[in-house]
Amino acid sequence: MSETFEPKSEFLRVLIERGYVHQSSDYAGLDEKALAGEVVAYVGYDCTAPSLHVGSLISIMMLHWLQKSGNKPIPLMGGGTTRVGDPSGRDETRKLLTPEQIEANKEGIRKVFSRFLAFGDGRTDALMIDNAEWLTKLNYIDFLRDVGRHFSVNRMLSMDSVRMRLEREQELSFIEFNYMCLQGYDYVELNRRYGVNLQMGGSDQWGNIVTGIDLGRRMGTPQLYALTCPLLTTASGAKMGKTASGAIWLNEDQLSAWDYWQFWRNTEDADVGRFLRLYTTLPMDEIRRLEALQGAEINEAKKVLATEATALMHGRDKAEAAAETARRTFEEGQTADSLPTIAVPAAEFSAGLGVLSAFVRAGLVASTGEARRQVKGGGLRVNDAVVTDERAVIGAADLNADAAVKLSFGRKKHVLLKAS
RNA sequence: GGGGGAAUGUCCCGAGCGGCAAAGGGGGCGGACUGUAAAUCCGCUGGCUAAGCCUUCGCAGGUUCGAGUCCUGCUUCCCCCA
Repeated sequence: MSETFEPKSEFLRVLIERGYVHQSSDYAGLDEKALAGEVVAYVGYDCTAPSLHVGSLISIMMLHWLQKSGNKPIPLMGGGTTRVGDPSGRDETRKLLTPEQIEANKEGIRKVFSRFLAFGDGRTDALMIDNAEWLTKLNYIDFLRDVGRHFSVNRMLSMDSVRMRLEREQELSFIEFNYMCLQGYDYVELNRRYGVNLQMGGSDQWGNIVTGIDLGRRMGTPQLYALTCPLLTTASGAKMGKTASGAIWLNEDQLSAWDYWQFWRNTEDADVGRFLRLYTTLPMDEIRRLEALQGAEINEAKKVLATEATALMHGRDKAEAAAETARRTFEEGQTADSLPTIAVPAAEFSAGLGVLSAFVRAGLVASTGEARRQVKGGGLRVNDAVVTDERAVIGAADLNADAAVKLSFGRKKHVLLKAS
């Protein structure tokens, strides 16, 4: 669909070329607006966690490119909608968050955007809006009279998300049925208040976005547009950003720059090109060169990906530092003093610290039981020597010149215990 | 309103004659092989002061030497009839 379309605007050209585009309601119309620098676009974010994770990153990048090409981006905080709770995940009798929790989450989330967008009062400066601004004031009767009458249930029933549920005879709660009305209303309200004329989001949001456009037409807004991005999975089919050790959070207090760098460094071969396009701002010819690398050489491309992606999120300094720590740790096998470090009183070393509890202390394993099992599987190392005896003791003799011991869990996770 | 079913190891799915730390998957983690990749193979996947002890099968009681399993009440969810 988008392949046949030749965009004139920088905005659409970049987005299509880099793989952000899944579907649009009107490529040509949107292209005109973007060419004139008249696009004001928003993406909505729920405030269900204290930080966004990499799953949201693709849409943040879309806002970034939008602004770069001379248009205005608006990240919308779902302060109002989160109070209702998006039931999309279903079955998970989602407990409702308190307004205080939502407020705290919102603070955490908004920090991220300043790294990708320039805020201010200028024409293309980004605005941070919260839909609580209008949603919490809604009155049910008024809402039904002013907005509800424009929704066609016939049409809503024909939407994919709804129809699938009905055909499979799965539960579809009234509140869920209404969620798209609220989101549609957001779009109209954003248009009236801030001149928003484009909503972007994941392809699963298509129905909700189009509902908003439709509502706008009935309520007399100018023409609104939709643009969705593909829902990302890794080449082996895993959901983007969810790992066992938890989600890949964007905020540094949830996930360190080092771990963030490692996440990108461990990208599967097949994903490297795609990720370079989506998650870095490197020029396209550089990306084409990097993704053409074969075999082990593709590791070079992965390092670039990791450093560039981390630099966008946490700053170039921290990205370079992580790259350097990784180089020393993995390529030279030395102990880089910039590895995560935990302080332990010197007295404990002289008294002798049990290996099992040392690994628990370092946060590498969850319990001594797990440490015990890992010893059996040969997964623990102290100063690069495999631990074979679970009763071994770490003493002052194991400290290096810097008064630290290196504990390793598997090939990739290392922590320094430093005497203090 | 009436009738019938379901809830299991805090990641998910899911078996479980009254002796159970509880089958089997998936996912995850570790090992081997590699390139900090993928694929493949192997191991692990309640806690602890560890030949023992403690805590787990929706919640609260009860029967029993002994309860995930039987009984009673409650909660939540699903299905059918009205």
